[in-house]
Amino acid sequence: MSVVIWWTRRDLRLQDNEALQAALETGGFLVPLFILDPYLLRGEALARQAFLFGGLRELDTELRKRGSQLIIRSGPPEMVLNRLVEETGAELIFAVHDTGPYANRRDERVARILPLKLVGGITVHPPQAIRQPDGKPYTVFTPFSKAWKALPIPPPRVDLPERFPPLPALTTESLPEVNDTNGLFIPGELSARQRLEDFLGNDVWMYHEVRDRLDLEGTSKLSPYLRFGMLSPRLAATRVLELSCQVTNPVGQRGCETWLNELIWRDFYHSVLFHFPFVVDTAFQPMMRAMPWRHSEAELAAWQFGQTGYPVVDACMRQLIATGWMHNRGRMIVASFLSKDLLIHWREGERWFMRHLIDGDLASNLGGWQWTAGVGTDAAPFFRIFNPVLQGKKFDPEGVFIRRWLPELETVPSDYIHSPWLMPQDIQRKCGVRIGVDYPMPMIDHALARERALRWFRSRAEK
DNA sequence: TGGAACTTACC
DNA sequence: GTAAGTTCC
Repeated sequence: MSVVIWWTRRDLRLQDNEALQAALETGGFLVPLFILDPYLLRGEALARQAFLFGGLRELDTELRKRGSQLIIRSGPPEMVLNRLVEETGAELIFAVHDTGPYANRRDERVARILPLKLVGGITVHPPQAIRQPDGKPYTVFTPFSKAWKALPIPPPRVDLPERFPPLPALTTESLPEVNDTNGLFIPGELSARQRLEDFLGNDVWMYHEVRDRLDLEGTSKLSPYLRFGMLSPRLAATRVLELSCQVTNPVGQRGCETWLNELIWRDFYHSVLFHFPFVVDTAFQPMMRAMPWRHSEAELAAWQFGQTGYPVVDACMRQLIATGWMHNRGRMIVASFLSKDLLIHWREGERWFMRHLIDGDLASNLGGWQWTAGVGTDAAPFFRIFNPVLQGKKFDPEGVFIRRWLPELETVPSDYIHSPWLMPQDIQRKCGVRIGVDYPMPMIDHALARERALRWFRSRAEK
């Protein structure tokens, strides 16, 4: 009987998994493999690593229930695979096609020496499948999404054999111990599908209305699962499309459409990364590559640790450090503050996000940061500058979210919660919060910062 | 997926 | 005086 390897990377699930399906269809011995790649684990993204390792444990459990097991090996992938092929005599290696430049170089190296078969993709539609009529990839979201919607989505494969083919006797390594910092996300395919069903059963109905609210639980919180493929994006898209066909009320309909759009944004940024891998190193817009971004360790640190003096910015940044997650609206607000108010290079923010986010995904993170900084695809005009006070008032009207993450502002009246520096002395005394002592003064005047950013970007755009 | 400044409609 | 719409950055 032949042996095949299912090399799982960003597809940590059994259901609707094209690589696993293809491997199973060969009918041979199946070796489910995950490689601890020292290059990918070199960073400090401990929350994300903890989530990954949790997901691997769950995948192993699920495989064992079916008479198989996840084999863990560490080392450079081509060496690990080469050795495993020698050990097992495997004839084929199946893996899901990735979009990042490192992943693609790695897979090319492997394919040169071993029979690697890449199938499917980590998006709903693979980036190769969506192109303009002239064959060029899209660089603007709206036409991309039109082309995306015109493509039929192959039905998800949720049929799984109860027993998997037997596994040859192999050694496996144990996973490194990483402190799991929080229980916000329970790793694994089962939690992912549970969360999807919960979301589609409740919150998606109000998604369009509530998703921007920082103080409410209106978002799907599925991003960490999509990041590691614990949830099949194709399954998610199919389910929400089915649902939107059944929904009759316009609000629910709108919610489904808006959430589907978020899945399309994810596909879009993966497509951008796949077709323009240089966005890892530099701005998509050539004109924006030589910007004289400001350098300030102190200002960067104030932003990183939530000490800017703008409550909505600080609350978001502290939520990120404490939980490894940040609301999407918050990501835009803090990204605008770093790149527009402080004029600090978007890359600093992009790195900080990658270091802390459980859902940290290269494609989406680069896309989001370059969009906010106004240097990416999708002509994001440089004058789009978020006002942290207005954004706070609009999306956290009573300051509930702010008080949750900034306990030092707990007693500040709602009238001043978004701009506490305006609190008169007698009110500061009354609520026991001294601005400039218990909570910082704003590190910069937003109105002045806005004017500075407009001048700065305008002069660049004219050149 | 912004918002400031300005105009207009209406009370 | 203010909500709603428009223009410009």
